[in-house]
Amino acid sequence: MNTKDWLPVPVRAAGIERKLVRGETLFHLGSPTVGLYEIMHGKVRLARVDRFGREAVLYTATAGDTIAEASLFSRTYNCDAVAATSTVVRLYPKAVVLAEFSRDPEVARPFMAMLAHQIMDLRTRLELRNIRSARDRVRHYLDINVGLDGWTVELPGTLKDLAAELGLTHEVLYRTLSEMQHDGDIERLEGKIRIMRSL
Amino acid sequence: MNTKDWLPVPVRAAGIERKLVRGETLFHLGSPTVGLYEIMHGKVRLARVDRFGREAVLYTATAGDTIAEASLFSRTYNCDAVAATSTVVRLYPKAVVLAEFSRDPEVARPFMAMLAHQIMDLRTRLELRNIRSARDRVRHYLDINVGLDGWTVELPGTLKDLAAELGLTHEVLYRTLSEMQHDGDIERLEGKIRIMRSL
DNA sequence: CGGCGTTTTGAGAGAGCTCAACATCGGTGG
DNA sequence: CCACCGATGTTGAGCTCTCTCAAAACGCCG
Repeated sequence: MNTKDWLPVPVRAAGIERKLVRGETLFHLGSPTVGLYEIMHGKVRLARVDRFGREAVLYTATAGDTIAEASLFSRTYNCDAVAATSTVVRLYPKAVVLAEFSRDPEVARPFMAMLAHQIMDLRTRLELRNIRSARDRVRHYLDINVGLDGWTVELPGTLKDLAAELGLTHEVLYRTLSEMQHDGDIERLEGKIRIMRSL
Repeated sequence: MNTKDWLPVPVRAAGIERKLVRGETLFHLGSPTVGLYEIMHGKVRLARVDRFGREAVLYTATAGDTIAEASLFSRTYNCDAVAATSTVVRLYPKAVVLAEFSRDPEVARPFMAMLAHQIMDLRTRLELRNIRSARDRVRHYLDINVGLDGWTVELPGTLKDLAAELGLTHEVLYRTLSEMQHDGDIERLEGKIRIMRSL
């Protein structure tokens, strides 16, 4: 998922960094596409403004995300992008990227692979959200993310972050983990969870 | 999103149809990748089986979906695919697809565009699920899907389907729509909803 | 030491879920 | 033509679970 996995060196070199203050607009719906962006730091809200001026958020991109991949194939952006906090982005001009794809079809592959993996990942997350029960969500998450040993799950960030990822409030997640530990389903370690039995 | 938008004729012609009965396996985790599939009819569950034999569903693909796009770039499949009902799929062999991409870089573009659009769509759906309130979810959905006139929303299928899409039970959706109509927020027509005011 | 964010536990309320009954519509077969 | 059936649509009542608000312990860093 890291940019260097799919970005060829010439494109990477052509990246243009830009700083945004909170509330600053990166691009507007309807404005001509310049290229795709990678979020280096901060948060960018992708949203569409309805006829009453309220904005409907489509996605909130955070560090590491790329946004506007589809801009490569479209004349205009189809939503607004606004910095939610002070943010640094990196622009990869579409002309450069597309030229590189044409020059050497092989460089398009890692890009396609990256897109395909994102799709898998997003579908999986969406499936998770179909699960109502907090406990079952946690179970599902653990099942999907067990390490190679089949018993331990590395926690990427804080439990609060995990709660957001799971679509739960952090309080509920804490409680659920406590209960599961109490029931002997899991064991909690430093930044890890060990699955103890069939859940 | 339709296959003919991104599939070049030679690849399309190379598609191989296959019928699956309920419970039949399309591919297994770890088995060598043959290519990607398009669901013509029916349902296919993508799942991973944990060490206790329970399956954790990653995604349920229905007619029109493509699955295993990432197989193009991977030696083995990374989940199981099992027909959830009697199903017809169409296999596009990876060798054919990749050869076509190499032969003419331009044919890869529609494919990339399709992937990028799917990502946008999935991110948007995921964002919707972050909204707790049923009413706000419906509002968001309507905002995102207003037609060009800015006031009417075409409903793709049944209300039951919509409920699933929104991650609500159908009962709650019915009730919410009733209330919104009662409050004069929306008007319900044949297969359409008209937004009456700022919601 | 003093603040800030995370983690934790408590209590209460509300929203959506579940179960249940019934209406409606389209298709099927006697 | 009508009876039957299944799926969709609709409404009711109760209950569970999660959210919300609150408070406090904890660890980390300046």
